[in-house]
Amino acid sequence: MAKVEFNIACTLCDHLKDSLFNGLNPEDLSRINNHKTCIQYKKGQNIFYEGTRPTGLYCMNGGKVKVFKNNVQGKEFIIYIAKPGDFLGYRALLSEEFYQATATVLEDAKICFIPKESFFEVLQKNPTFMRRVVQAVCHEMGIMEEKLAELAHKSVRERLAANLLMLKESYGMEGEGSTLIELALSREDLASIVGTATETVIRLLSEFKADGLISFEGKKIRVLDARKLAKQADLIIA
Amino acid sequence: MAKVEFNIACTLCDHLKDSLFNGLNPEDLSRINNHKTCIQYKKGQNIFYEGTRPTGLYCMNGGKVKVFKNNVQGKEFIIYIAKPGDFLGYRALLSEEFYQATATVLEDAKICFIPKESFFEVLQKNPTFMRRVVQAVCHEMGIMEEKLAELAHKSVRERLAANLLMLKESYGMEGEGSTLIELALSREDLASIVGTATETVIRLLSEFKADGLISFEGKKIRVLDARKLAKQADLIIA
DNA sequence: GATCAAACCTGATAAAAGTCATCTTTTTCG
DNA sequence: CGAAAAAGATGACTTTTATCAGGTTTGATC
Repeated sequence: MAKVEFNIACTLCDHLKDSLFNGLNPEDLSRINNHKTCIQYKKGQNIFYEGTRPTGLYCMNGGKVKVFKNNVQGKEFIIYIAKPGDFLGYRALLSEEFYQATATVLEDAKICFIPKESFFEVLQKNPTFMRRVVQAVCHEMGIMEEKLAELAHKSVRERLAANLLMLKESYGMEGEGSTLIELALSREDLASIVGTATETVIRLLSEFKADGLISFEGKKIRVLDARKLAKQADLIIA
Repeated sequence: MAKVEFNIACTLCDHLKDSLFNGLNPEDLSRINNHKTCIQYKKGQNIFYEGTRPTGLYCMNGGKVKVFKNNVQGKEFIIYIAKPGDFLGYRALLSEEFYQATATVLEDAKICFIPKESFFEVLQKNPTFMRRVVQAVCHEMGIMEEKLAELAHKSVRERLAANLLMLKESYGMEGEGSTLIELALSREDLASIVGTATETVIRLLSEFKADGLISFEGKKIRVLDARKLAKQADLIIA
């Protein structure tokens, strides 16, 4: 598949406001802008592979990307799903290690690549930006600690409910008394997020649907009763 | 319990070489040194609590500390165990959030407290140090990603074996053909590391012992056959 | 629009691991 | 030292969840 380039100035990017580049001084932003390469990816294409060396930073301009690890038996675990405004692959870049995960496009995506050198240059000469990156990374780490504890002690049912609520927060489109999760996930991907078998997800989703907690809209899930879902996730005691 | 203070110059600290402060210029190190307070803690004492606001950074000079989260039912999940040279509580400090975990002394500890202001001052005016901190944080994050995937798809047996090997790496004291894990962990704590029930850990440890993979030395575990343990952890296919 | 593949779904079964109850051993502390 | 508490161990039982095997539906492609 040929790489399809596109171009958009960072200053004009719709997602600048959601990004860590927001607030960067014009000079630094233009440095990033002048060195970036923007590429359109189709669903299923890979952005980077586990075990390879990062050469720069990816900044999402459109679409959705899953970042996952494969275990020995080939089962996926999805670490996170990137949406417009998110950085991709910064962990390995900043720790100067190989990628520990693979990134694959879930929904057709537009992604800008910023070479390592340009990114590090801005990082180095701009302590405020560096500080913001550190803050974001550490925040992200807190989320992972939360996930670890959840994975260790919650049942699959609780985890599925909790993850649906999380997806609702990140990708939710508010409707009247309900929220559509704007993310077309296969049952298999959802299982890889929750850390369980596909069949188990299917069964539990049917139950949640039967209980009126969710409904299906094409490939997407609508959260009908977030409160009951939170109860299933054991986030509310009552 | 009264706080017992002690004092040791950072420059003379045995663990400086293992610490992120290693390589700091004399001026910055003395700034840290002049503002720190060093306290001796007894086993069972808490260093900080989940839900409170960090006011500085802890730097381990002696002993062992567990950092854990409690779930709704009161079950612990141990995120990591800090040893001399390690920083403690930096995540919440750097992300400017509340602590998401509690730190409790496992083995009598000596810990230095560096006030937020002093730490941030050095961080701000020393890009190289900042860079090293970022690198360390991102490396730590990689370990957590690994743990997430492990927790999601490995059996308790595999996880126990993998964690024993990990503990061996971090706290191992090499003997002749075997390694003693220099960390007196209760079965309950080990269960909180692996993310399982205490009884399950007890049963599996007995099995490992019966199979000649490990032996018990007081409260400590000796790894007799790391290779077979790795096989149990599903790290080696053969 | 027929064909093939992928995704989705359902039921049966088995394995893994949690829970509970009880008992023994070790540790702590007055 | 001796009592009480904590930690460790074991067995019986139950629940959860994975796995396997067989279906149907959906969607893409020629």
